[in-house]
Amino acid sequence: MSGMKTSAAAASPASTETWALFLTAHSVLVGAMEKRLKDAGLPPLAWYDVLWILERAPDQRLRMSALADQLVLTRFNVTRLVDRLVEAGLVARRQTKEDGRGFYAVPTEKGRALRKQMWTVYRPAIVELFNQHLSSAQHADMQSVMRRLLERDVD
Amino acid sequence: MSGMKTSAAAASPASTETWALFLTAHSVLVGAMEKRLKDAGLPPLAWYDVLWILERAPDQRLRMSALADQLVLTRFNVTRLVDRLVEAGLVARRQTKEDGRGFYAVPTEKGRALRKQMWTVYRPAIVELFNQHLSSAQHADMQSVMRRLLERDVD
DNA sequence: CATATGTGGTTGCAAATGCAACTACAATAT
DNA sequence: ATATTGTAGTTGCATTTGCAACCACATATG
Repeated sequence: MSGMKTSAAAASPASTETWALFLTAHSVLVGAMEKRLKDAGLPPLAWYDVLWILERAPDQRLRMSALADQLVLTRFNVTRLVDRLVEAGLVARRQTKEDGRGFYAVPTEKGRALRKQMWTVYRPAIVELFNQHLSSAQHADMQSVMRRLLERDVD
Repeated sequence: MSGMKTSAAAASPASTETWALFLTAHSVLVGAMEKRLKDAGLPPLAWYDVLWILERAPDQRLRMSALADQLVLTRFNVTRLVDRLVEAGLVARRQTKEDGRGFYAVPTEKGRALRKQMWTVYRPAIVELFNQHLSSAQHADMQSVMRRLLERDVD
């Protein structure tokens, strides 16, 4: 990173090294986790996210756009992602009564089972590749930093 | 996250909340940065990365696979990414003398100029959306954490 | 109500990604 | 030299993503 003369008034630490490391760590770690899932013959992380978000949701269901928001994905990409999960029998689409346009996505029994199975691979990967390398204090601090970043988020 | 009984021996902090926040922060922040570039009529982050990595490289050039490693991308994806930059006149491909199979990617003058221009959008975005929200100590700590994560990386 | 305007969600098409097969050259062995 | 195996990089094809246009229903306006 950097590459412009580090002129005048520096922002906090002016270097963009932290950001660069953040990006690299993300790619490497997500890549490694995806690989483990695939090697175990399991679907990608995105499927896990959908299933888990739905399971946690009130009444185990969520409108397409609410799901999109939580996934941090565009609506149309969620349409397709859900299409695939539906086709695989992991999620069902149910029309809402309140709004004739809306749909709920709901995990099926098979979907819940698959999520659990994915978790047996995903969780150890998180622990081994990520959690393990942070002290308790670092976990806490990192969480508070991330939350702060997300407050002022979007734009 | 979570979703399995938090059985026996917990790893550092056993929760996967930090990881979840890390993923979300990444999506949100990268999304916001990409948006700023696009709104400014500039190419995506990936192009910046290629150009900057090449500029920094010894002799301002890098073999395709070395570039792939630094970008944390697969070789064939780098082939195509570079194709696009070449087509846009930002990078040139030069056959190596040492090895008849190899190619160097080299930024053109236009490529260096574009990178600089992108930086005028990208840098303020990093500062505003990321740097600003971390204290110096947090920057330092975060860097050391990320570096540790990257040591034991791949698998 | 009839019409305009907004919103939830999907779809067609173009661009980007992932993977396996492949080409061209290198290195090693016979 | 000749065949064998390895490595750098690209390409064809299938899947996924991004975006604009679009359909269906809902809400507001006159």
